[in-house]
Amino acid sequence: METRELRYYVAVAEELHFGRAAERLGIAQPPLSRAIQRLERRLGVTLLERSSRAVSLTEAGRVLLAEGRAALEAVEAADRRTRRAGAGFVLAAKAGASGEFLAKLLDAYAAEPGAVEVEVLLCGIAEQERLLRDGRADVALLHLPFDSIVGLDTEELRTETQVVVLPGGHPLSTRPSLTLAEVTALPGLPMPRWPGPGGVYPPGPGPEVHNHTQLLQLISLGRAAALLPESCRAQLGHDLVAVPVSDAPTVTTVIAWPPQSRSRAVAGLVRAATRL
Amino acid sequence: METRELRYYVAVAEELHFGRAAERLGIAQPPLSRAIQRLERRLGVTLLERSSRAVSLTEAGRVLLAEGRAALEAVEAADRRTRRAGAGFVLAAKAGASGEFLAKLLDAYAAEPGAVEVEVLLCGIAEQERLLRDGRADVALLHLPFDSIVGLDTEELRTETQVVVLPGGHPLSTRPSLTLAEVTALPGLPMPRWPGPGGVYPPGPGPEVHNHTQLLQLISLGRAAALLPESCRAQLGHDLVAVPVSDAPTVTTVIAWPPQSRSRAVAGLVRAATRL
DNA sequence: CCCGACGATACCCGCCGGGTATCGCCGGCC
DNA sequence: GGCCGGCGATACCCGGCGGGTATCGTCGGG
Repeated sequence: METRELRYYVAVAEELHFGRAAERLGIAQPPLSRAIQRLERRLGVTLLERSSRAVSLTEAGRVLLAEGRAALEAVEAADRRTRRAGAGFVLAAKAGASGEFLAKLLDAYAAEPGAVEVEVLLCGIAEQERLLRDGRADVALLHLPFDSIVGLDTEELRTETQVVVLPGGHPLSTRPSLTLAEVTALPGLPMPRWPGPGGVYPPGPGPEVHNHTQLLQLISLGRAAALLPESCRAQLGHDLVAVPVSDAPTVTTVIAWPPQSRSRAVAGLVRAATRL
Repeated sequence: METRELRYYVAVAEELHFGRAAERLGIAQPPLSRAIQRLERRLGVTLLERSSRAVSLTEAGRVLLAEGRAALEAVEAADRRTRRAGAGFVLAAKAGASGEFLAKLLDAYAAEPGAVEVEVLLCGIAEQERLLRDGRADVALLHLPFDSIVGLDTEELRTETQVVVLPGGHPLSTRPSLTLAEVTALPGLPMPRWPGPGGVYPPGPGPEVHNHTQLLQLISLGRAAALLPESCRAQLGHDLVAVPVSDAPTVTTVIAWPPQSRSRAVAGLVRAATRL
């Protein structure tokens, strides 16, 4: 199976329409039809059910869509990582999270013998897994239990407690400590929803957020409150207050990388990180 | 990057010899040289250092070898899993391990509504990870802490203590219990060596084994002793004795599957397994 | 009942993957 | 030191496959 065939199939399976898929791929429709037919013939299974009005996936088609996407990501990762081989590597971190910690980590690594250039890729929440899988990043800082580490090698770096961030004048903002029960039931201050694995938002009340700036601004505006690791205190303006939450689960920062890419450079960064 | 190019490159990078690589690929040498040149040109990096006597990998070449192997495995997995879509799935288990447990699991799954055919692939030790990665298996029974679960989704099934298996007449075979210290220092009965992740054997004394039959026979012959999960008792002949080891680490059986293949069938098996 | 949307088919062209023959380079051996 | 042999690169040729345009066959809907 060639990657071109996979790309073609994934396009058709996503669009469920040969014409649109061909347009997306920048080719005409007939060669696309032929390519899919040949793919089906070679695999010995039917992938798509075509009526003259609609296209739908068979069971085999669903399997190939999932597996094919993963395979294409692996190929893209090989491509990107090879292109930048030797020219340093890319570290993905959530914009706004672990700011100080990240600075210390980069300093520590820079002091290592043989350190190469590190490009820091600040991304939204829940994007890191995909960045690592498709090769746009080589190593990432993740936070348990929020991020999924399935499919990655990891090393734990530090664990911290959580605080609730409230607008300055809020009645509870002067309390020395709160409980989860008090925090989740705040009248008029819903907890925002973060994207889960795959980038989909869970249903429920509360605004959808995808980065920290956005979140902090919503809190300033008095439209949300949020549970965050205590290290976020360093970034809070004077109009926000952090109150410890005694029974909130702890957050663990981990450094993660794809298991097959044991490059010298990434190993050095991991070593520097675990020594912090 | 097309998979054919990746296959070609991996062959050359492994052989470090264009002629032999071409032979292995079943093509002539000139087209192979051209393909690698074109790959290097398109990637914009040199992968191989050629002198007229030897071929060696550059840093980029090492990266592409590792990433390319992973990508090829993902493509092969997509191929195999698509071909057998709908026709059941494959469960990989170590030959000789978890015998009874496996039988119960298969029975429980067969009773599920919508159960499909399960092919059981009995393999050697440390082969399962690769079987899952390249698509020859869809789901596997692994044993912590021996097997690596990096890159897999898992669910814990049961935890058991370990026993030491000794030849029948051995002086220690009548003891009610032993300690790790006593077991590792058995005179004349070395612990065998198992392949670690990647199928390589750690250095040291003791015979190399890669399946349970072989191991049990070695013990019968009085040439080895082994630490095994207590459930192995069911398979011991009368010439072998199992003695509990009080301070040995416990073994956890887990069911594992590649994260992207959340097929209905595998989900059913996992559900049946966790209910056991 | 006809139209229009959509996938399949027919047919053509140019490039690329593969083959054979040969070159150029270099290390080793007589 | 010159010849040989091993090895990758180059030159050149062919066939098939990827891609394009034109058109057909089949439905569902107005």
